[in-house]
Amino acid sequence: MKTDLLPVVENVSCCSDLPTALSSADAEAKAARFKALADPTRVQLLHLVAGAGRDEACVCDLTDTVKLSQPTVSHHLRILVDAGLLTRERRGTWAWYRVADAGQRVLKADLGF
Amino acid sequence: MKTDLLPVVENVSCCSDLPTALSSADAEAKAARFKALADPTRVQLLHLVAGAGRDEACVCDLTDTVKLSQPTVSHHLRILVDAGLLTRERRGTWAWYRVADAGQRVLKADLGF
DNA sequence: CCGCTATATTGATGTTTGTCAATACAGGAG
DNA sequence: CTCCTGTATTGACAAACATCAATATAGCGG
Repeated sequence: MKTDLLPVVENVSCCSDLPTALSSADAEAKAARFKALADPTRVQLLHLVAGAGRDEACVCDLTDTVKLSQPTVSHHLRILVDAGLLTRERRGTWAWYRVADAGQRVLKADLGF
Repeated sequence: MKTDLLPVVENVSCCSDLPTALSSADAEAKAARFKALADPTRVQLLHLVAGAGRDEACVCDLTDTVKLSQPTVSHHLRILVDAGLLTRERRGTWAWYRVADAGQRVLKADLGF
């Protein structure tokens, strides 16, 4: 019989004991929030809408300020709305954007703002 | 002489008055922070290190848990360290990762965590 | 109805990014 | 010194992304 003074304990890993991992759906949802702000233009847009006069801004002024084409700005705004950081409201010909609750939380979170 | 009952006010834009824009360097710096967490794997890694036993984790265990190749995990950890969210310490053969101050702030910021 | 203007969508293109295989580097054991 | 193991870097490739030009849609004024 073999000696078992040093029984093998199935110690596959080296050392650290880790918590249960996030579900991949969970991790993806959280990453999606960050991804929405992982672009300088979108950071700029959130900043601009947050500081706008009546707490809202329309696309034309944002386009002028960020100096990108109108389709590009529209594209970024859509991403911010889809992420729940902005809301869109159509009044007449113009589309007005406001900071949503999740956006306010970002602005207060001391993560660069 | 022309009547100027409705003087033209150089109203180039339509309506909203916006704050001064962020400098592009500023916007890029802020976006870089978010970009570091704009990936499910990196969200997972921050979660795992934050909940690790002695507040630290080594690469081998993280690699086992996230089920990606070791170079890929190393790559993601580097991004998190470069963003100031994790710190790295080499002790012997192993590399130990801990959550840095900026990482703690993210975890408390209610932005998905 | 027809224009006109503001916004959104589509298609194409160059750049960035996540991933792995292969390789290099670092540190402990013999 | 030489091996062996854990970690980091390099190179390559496919997928995702930011951007714009062109086009489509929406809503107002005539």
